[in-house]
Parts: sequence; structure tokens; C-alpha cells
Amino acid sequence: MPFGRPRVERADAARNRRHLLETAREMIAEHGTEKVTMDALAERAGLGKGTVFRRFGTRAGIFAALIDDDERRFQHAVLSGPPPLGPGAEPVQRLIAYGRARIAFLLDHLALARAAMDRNRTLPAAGATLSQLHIRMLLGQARPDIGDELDGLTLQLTAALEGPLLYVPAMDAVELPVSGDALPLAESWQVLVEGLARPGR
Amino acid sequence: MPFGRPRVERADAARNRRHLLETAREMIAEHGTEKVTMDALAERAGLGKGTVFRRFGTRAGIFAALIDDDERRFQHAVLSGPPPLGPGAEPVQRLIAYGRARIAFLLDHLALARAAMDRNRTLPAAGATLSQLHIRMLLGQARPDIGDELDGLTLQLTAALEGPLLYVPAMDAVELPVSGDALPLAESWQVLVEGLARPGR
DNA sequence: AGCGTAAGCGGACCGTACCCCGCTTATATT
DNA sequence: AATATAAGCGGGGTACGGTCCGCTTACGCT
Repeated sequence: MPFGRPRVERADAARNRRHLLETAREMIAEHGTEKVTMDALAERAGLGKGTVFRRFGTRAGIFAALIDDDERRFQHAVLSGPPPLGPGAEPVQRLIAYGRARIAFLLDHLALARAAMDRNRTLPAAGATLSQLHIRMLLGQARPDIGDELDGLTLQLTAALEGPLLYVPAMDAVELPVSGDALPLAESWQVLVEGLARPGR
Repeated sequence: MPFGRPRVERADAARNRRHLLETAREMIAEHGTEKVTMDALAERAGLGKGTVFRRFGTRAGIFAALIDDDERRFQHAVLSGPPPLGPGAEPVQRLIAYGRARIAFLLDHLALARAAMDRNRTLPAAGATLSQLHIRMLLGQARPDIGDELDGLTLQLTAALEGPLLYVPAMDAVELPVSGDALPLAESWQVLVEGLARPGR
């Protein structure tokens, strides 16, 4: 085999991966994320434990892989969907829309997203990194004068957006009113962003 | 024993707790937090494994207990120290000062604070809750008109303050310039808070 | 079709967090 | 000082995440 070839995933491996994800979804639906252990998943899928680990690297990786499907769709809406979420609107409007969409997305995937964290990967997988890049870009456009503080603010905004749902257990109180657009966190996100958008001093 | 009595900690228990914390500190100083296992700590302290668990409940609890010592001093400075950190200054100034102090505190305790997190207790112990209460109070004073969004903003500000250091591994890049007052995160925190302080629309 | 090779697989193995429960001991009461 | 009792203690047990390595199998090449 000449070097540099993409080395596609072998057919049996792909089949096993799909089967494992399918099985994991079933187990989550029946007993919640807590009960999805490496051993149990492997046994129920009729595969070896080593296989599970090879596919997902870590327990958290299982949940990250489950989210990734939906995450791709979400990213697509952000990168090339209609404004204000997609490109075309003012940066501030896009930031606000992004926050609202991201909060809704996280709410839809709360159990998975929380289970997808572990000691090392504290932020769930690719999604958070994308959030960070997107926020950084929009904030830089909205406030080109911001300079040195762009990196710090990016981190803090990302944490402000993803943190309350992922890290604070007490969130379950505030998250309840999921009725339509009236997510309380989305409203306060808008206040936060609008405050930043107006040049200071 | 009549009910309602405070049930003070037994003398031997208190001695063991101090001894365990002391031993843990030694082990951390020598080999870092990773090497502090329940077994190793128990053996080195000359106590049973069950004792360690009974005292701290969980591995993360050990580190939380270690932080709590310093945390108490920090809280004292916030609650009754000199302004602007302590009472007496304007709410916005106190918020900014609080953020700066908290960031410095977390930087001083980074290894401990990160080790004090686990799947269930995602936020390290009491400190974060205190942060939340304090931020809520000051924000409410700074913007009495804010109403419904107070709770959401409180959560998001707390996450913005503690999140970048605790959850984002890539932080280590930004945290480096620890020279004096010029913490980049502290600067951007100030921008964030000042944006919020000005009434919107 | 047959072959060589690297990817994939399985499951035994290890270290560690956390649980449990019978024994010990400090402390209050008399 | 003796006693009762609840808190504390010890350390073996269990379950789970993660690793390792020899065997198997899919796939590309001839």
C-alpha cells in the first residue's frame, strides 16, 4: 500500500460501529446513560470489550459519537443556513441567534452532552470547540476594536453559553420552561451579548 | 442523647481528618494530584481505606476539602475585607474586583480545583455556589431593573468566571502571563461586566 | 483464486473508586 | 468506675474504565 492513501474504514469495522451506536441508543432509552458501561455495551452488542474501546477511545467517546450526528446538522445550519443563524445577518444578531440555537440544541441533548464529559475532555468533543471558533469570529466582527481581550472574552462567552447547562446541576430548575422561544437562558444571553456589542468607556 | 444536639465531631475523627489532609498535601507536593489514590493515601496515613472514604465521601472530596481551607480566607476577604473587594464600593467595582480576585484564587489552586471535580460534582464544592450568590447580589444591586434575567445572567456570569480555568484545557495557553495584575482573563471579565452594567436598548 | 499485510477483534488483566459490615473506641451518663 | 450507645474504623469485596497482545479477517494486489 503506497503511503498517503486515506485508508478507509474497513467494512466490518463500520458495521460494528453502527451496531454499537444503535445498541447504546437502546440502552440509554431503556435505562439512561448511567447504565451504559463498557462491559454491558460490549456484551449486549455481542462484541468484545476491546472493540468498544478501540472504536470510541473512552466511555465519554460513546456519547460524543452519538451527539456528533446531530451536531453535524447543527453546524450546517450555522455555516450555510438562512440568517440570522447562518451568514448574512449582522454579527451581533448572529451571535444572539447562535446562542439561542445552541442552548436549544444542548437542551435537546442534555443527558448525552453531560455524559460526554470526563476528567480529560471536560468540554464535550467537537461541538464546544466549534462554538468557540464561531463566537470568536462573530465577536471579532462586531467589535473590531476589542483587540487583546478577544481571546479572553471568547473563552468567557463560550463558558457562559455552554457552562450553565453542562456544569451546574442546579440548572434543572431554570431549564424547565422550554416553551418555544422563551428560554430564560437565551434571553439573558441576549442581554449579555448586547452589553458587549456597545463600545465601552 | 437528646435530639437536636449538634453532635460534634469526635476527637479521634478530627485528628484523623487533619492527619489525612496533611498527608494528602504532602503527596500532592511530591507527586501531584494524580498519584493521590484512596489506597495510597490511606496506607501512607496509616489508616484504613474505609476511613478515608467516610471522611471525604469521594476522591474529589479530598481535594475539595483541601481547597475549603483557603476558600474560607478568601470568603472572609470578600465579605468583610477592605473595598473594592469587600463591602463599601460600588456594585460594579466590586464585581470587577471579585472577578479579578477569584481568577487569581483559581489560578493559585488550579490543580486542586480541577482534581476536585468528578462526574457528579461538576463544580468544585462550596466555592462556586458562593461565587454564584455573590455575583447575583452584586448584579442585582448594579442593575435593579434587570428583573427576570437576573437568574440566567447570574449563571452565565458564574460560568464565564470559573469556566475558562476549570473546563477548558486549552486555557493553559492564556493563563501564562501571571505577572501581577495583568491577567488577561481579568481584563476581559471587566469588559464583560462593564457591558452589563450600562442599561441596555 | 491465492497471498501478504495491516486493521480489526476479543477477552484476560490491572488499577482504582467506592461499598459494606462486623469490630473497636470515645464519650455521656450514672 | 462501669455501662450503654452511637460514631468511628478497617480492610476485604465489587464493578468499572482502560490496557495489552496474540489471533483473525477483510481487502488490495498479482
